[in-house]
Amino acid sequence: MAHWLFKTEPETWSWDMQKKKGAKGEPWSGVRNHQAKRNLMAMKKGERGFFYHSGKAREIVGIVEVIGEYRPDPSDPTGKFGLVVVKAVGDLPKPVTLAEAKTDPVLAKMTLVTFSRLSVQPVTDKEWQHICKLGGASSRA
DNA sequence: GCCAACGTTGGC
DNA sequence: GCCAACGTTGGC
Repeated sequence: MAHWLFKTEPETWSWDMQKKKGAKGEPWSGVRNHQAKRNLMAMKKGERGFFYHSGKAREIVGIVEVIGEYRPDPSDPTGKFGLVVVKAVGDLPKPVTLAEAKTDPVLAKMTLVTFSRLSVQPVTDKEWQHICKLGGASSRA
């Protein structure tokens, strides 16, 4: 099962806001980058991803699950881009920071470090397990 | 607040 | 189809 990472400015869409949506989840809209779009299209229902705060916080704060697969994004006037629906499934009791990832040999090569501008990224199994462990979360699914 | 990296746009 | 100019993102 593939894993992912969703990047967001907490001022725009924060982990708290995502959690308040509960089991209903929220469409991950506004992606306007083709590589990010490809990642969205590859997502399957039930797959999980990290929730990352960019900007001031710069840390992975939680885990989300894909509950709705790729569909057109109504907020895109060109109709080229789409979205998936994600719901919060749990906190990372101990958030993993970008600074930490940079100095960690297992995480130093992850997309978050090497290509920070990509807003929706793949995460390898190895990285997934490692971050879950560092963050004090279960790595299930 | 600055700057590097990247994507997009538009003139030719 | 190329490339310079510009806008945006995001780390520092």
